[in-house]
Amino acid sequence: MNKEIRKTMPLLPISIVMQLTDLTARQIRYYEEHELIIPARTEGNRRMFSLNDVDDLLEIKDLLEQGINMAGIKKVFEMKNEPLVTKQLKKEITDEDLRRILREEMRQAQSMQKTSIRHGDLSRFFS
DNA sequence: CTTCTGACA
DNA sequence: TGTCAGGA
Repeated sequence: MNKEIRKTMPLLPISIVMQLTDLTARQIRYYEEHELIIPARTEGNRRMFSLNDVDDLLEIKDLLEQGINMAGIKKVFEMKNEPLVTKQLKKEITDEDLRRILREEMRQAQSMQKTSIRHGDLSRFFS
């Protein structure tokens, strides 16, 4: 599909993506380190983002505003791919099931954030 | 001038 | 996360 190649075609420099997503360059680069996005590079090592990268970032931004951390976001992104493949192979999973699974993952992501915070507090006593 | 990586007074 | 350095 030419449709896909367009969405994945690297065109945008980080400055544009910053305006489109309201994220700082620091954040965008940070998410790339965590492989939440994988922008292409120019000969000069400049990042070139595709339209898909942009809405992945918008989704990350959404999740972040909901208080979910990297670990949680990674899980949500995994869910975004695996179930799709699984669904094509086993045509038994219904949309409702997917929604249920997604909700469950969201719940776990939320709790993970809390434990992370607790861990951070406890680590102070060991420093 | 814009972006990149690494580092942290 | 912000921000600065030093280089491309």
